[in-house]
Amino acid sequence: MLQELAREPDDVTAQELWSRLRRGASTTGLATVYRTLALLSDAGVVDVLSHHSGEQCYRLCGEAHHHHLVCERCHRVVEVEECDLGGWVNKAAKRHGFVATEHRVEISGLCAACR
Amino acid sequence: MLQELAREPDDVTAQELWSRLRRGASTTGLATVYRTLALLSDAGVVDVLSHHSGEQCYRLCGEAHHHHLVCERCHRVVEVEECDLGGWVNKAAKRHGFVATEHRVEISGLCAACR
DNA sequence: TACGAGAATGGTTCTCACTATCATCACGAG
DNA sequence: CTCGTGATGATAGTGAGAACCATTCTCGTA
Repeated sequence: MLQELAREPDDVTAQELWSRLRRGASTTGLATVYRTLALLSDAGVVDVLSHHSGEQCYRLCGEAHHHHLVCERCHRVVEVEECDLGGWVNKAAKRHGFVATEHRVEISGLCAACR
Repeated sequence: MLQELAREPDDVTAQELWSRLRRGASTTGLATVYRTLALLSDAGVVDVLSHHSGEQCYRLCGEAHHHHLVCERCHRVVEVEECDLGGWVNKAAKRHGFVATEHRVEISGLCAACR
């Protein structure tokens, strides 16, 4: 399953991943795909993106803190490792009486190929 | 419908909004709620948050560019008007050959009451 | 090797958010 | 008044994801 995930550079839906596995030699059930994805997501090995409303996309990602850059046209996804937003986030949170514990940034735009 | 939306300081699901309307004197259909929410969302009057996986939340928001601060415990939502991330976003995008057209930031944490 | 408890798996069914469809209704022009 | 057009609400349909359960795998013990 991790092999199949690694074969996809961008993000996949659970259903898509499942049918790819079935097209291969695997007999994995859909339930197991969902269970495993949930496990991997808890473990921080895969990221869950919900940009397609109604369906979630999964992506094998580095475990370090990072954000995502998504191409509007071809849906290519790139990790942005450099995040020095901590200061800004904390300040913005503090200004409204919050204590920030997490932040997610999603940048959409056009990739080099689609530009 | 806008009245009912304005009555909710945080975010509501379409289903929740519909049942509130029906509990009142309205005879609005569920389809119309979805239709209207889609319209308002296109017009930029309401924001769509997808932090509850499987269901989308809607919120009456200012039309200016802003981000959201969500309380992990009580789900209170606050708008963050101040966003000077444009520079960082463009730089990060450029570094990966992208042209950024939009960015969304969601900060989760604990609000003053839940802290 | 044989056995058995408990965990993992896969098939199936179920739920429910959301969409499509369609008959009906309101309204405005002629 | 009448026809047409666009909006509305009820209902059925769709599809992602979760719940359930029987079966299979794993592994320690005898």
